[in-house]
Amino acid sequence: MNKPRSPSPTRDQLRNVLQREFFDRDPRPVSHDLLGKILVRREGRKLLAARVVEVEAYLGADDPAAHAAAGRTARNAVLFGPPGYAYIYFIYGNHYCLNVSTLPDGTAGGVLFRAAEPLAGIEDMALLRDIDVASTRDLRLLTSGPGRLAEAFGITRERDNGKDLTTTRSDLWLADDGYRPERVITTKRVGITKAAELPLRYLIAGNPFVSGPRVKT
DNA sequence: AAGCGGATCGTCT
DNA sequence: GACGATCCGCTTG
Repeated sequence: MNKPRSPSPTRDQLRNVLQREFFDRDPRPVSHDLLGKILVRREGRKLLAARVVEVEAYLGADDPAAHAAAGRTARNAVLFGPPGYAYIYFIYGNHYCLNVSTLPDGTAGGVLFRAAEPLAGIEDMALLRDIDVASTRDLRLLTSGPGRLAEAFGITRERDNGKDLTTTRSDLWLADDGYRPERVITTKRVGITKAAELPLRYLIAGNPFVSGPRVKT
């Protein structure tokens, strides 16, 4: 089940990167507008691509759940830097998670990528995830969930933290192929204990690649 | 279908 | 020394 359902982007569209100004805003509108955009990874000559269907906004000092809440440290420095850069953290001894910095240099904020719909390079994602995609036939196992998404794109802190996501000169960026989701929903964020009630999780209504329990539509 | 616990380690107290 | 922006497998219903 779950073959790609949204439009297939052209190679040119995969290179139509989101500019830095896109990220130079509050993480909440950035989160909303990131839904439907495409995460692209260059692996040698190939491109991996997946449409973003679920994200979470993390604010600054006034958001107890944010890594930036306790101030700047060596780990979270990217969140305090200029917008449009990759912040990668390692969690639970097992998983990497991808964020993009928002707001201008000196002001912390970011967006966590939680799930995406595979569009291109699916076989390579399955290899990176160590999954036999032919036998499972469920593409959600590739990129539904922040740890899975990072693994499917070969994302690690060592390789990608601090990388500029607004240029194809990087091997990781965000592209706009003109697709716009029909309906966006906000819910509580997942997997946190502090400020757990804030509606800062954004998802595309009805999209099967959204992680976690099904949301009413 | 939903709930539980183990794995595993970087980061900060 | 404790904990976490998670995933997976196992158990129960």
